[in-house]
Amino acid sequence: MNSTHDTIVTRFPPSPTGLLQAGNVRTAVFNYLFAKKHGGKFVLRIEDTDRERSKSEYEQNIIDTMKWLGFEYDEFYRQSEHAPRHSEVLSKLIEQGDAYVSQETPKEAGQRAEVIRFKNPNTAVTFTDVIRGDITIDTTDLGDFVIGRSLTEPLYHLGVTVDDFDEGITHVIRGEDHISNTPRQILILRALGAPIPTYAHLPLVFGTDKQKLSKRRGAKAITEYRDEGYLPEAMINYLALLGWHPEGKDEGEQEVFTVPELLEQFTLERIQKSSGVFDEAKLKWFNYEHLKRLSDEEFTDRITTFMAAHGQEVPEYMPQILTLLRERSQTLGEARDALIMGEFAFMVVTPNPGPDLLIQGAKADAATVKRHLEHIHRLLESVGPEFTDATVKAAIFDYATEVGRASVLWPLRVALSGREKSPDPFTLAGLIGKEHTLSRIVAAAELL
RNA sequence: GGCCCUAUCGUCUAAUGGUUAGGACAGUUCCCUCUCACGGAACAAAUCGGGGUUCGAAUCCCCGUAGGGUCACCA
Repeated sequence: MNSTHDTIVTRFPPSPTGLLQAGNVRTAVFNYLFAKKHGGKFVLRIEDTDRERSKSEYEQNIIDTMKWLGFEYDEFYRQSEHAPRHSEVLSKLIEQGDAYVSQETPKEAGQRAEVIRFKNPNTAVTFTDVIRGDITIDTTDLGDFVIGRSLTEPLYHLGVTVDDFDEGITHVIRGEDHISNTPRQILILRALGAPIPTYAHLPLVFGTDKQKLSKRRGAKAITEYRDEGYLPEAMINYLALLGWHPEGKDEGEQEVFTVPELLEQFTLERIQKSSGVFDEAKLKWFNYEHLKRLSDEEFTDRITTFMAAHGQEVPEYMPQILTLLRERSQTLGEARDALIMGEFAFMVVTPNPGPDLLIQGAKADAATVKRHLEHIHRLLESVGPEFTDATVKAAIFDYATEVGRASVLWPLRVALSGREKSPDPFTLAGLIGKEHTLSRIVAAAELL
């Protein structure tokens, strides 16, 4: 048994300089899963030491995203609030002789004439990456890198390092783009006498252009998916499987996982080494799968909340068309669109189809269609009080088959729905009832 | 360019030296059907190249090649 006595502590440290996108969030997913799987702590740290680029709206976006995903963090830090501690460490490193104040000739506007550089011992640093194995990088060509603009303005490497140490981070799970930063951070950690955490460098998430996902190249904010009606559980599921996969079984292996199931199966060792492309089509499929698994009550709850967030209300007839709606929507946004764009307007609005539409798919002339409509009107009049899709079908299907289904069912369906595309006429009739069904057939016949 | 990482269907992936290289998404076709959607079935589609090691390599080693990352007083 790998019984580590220390509690596992992971962290997700985004900088509030842009909206969170899939790449960032997948890092959060892995950090969250790993920490929670082992009963450890998940720390959210806002890396806002760059005062120029950090914006509070982006910090809010980070918090909103975590909330939507249901990722509760055990600790929350804002790096800028650790400024005194960072200054203290900077001074200490200078005292120790591990850093020094360097006189510079500014090359760009805004650069300081005096910065703090780390005194690079110029050695090869080797660390073990859980995903990739041992990685050795010679730090000589890194030179004495800058760790502070001044005593009170720490830079990235100093900030992460000190904070990881102070917060007791045991596992640093981050993007592959940080591999080259790792030796520098290990050097600082050593100078501090701090323990070296376990590293796991994730493969990157690419866009369809096979380049690292970035806002600049059109990566969508994760909150946009929320606003389009994706489910957080689908997003987590998809992201978890982008670069990770449970041990393979032969046939029909599972792909749809709930968070508890992911927690059960997740291991850092099975994370992929190579980068993956973010595929919205597959995300959508996961969303549909998770949507299907919701009970009618839950679904109703979600769509109601979703629409309310957009200032909309679900129509009162929704319970009657729920099954129809659910099989026709892959996202809550699509369901919402169907509800407000008129696809189900036949429930309450008398349709007004044009004569052309009435015979468009009937493969018959107007006179024939009119005759059929009049005939099924008579057939339906004799259907008893039990007016359902089944009894309606029983009443007219034989006739329709006899004279050609298209010439009967198409016009009937259009008469009831007013639309080129809609559910089948039996379902429609059952939904709106005998009275409306008959009157709409009469109205349609009169148009021909 | 230096350094580092990586390489299985279009995409996400399975396989831990022995399989007709499996699954999923997307695609195509068919069935169900008056339309749309749902559902069902089928088809197509891959081990980057070259050398080794081995009875046997997608798997291990080497060399290429390709892609990516990184080389800030951003994080």
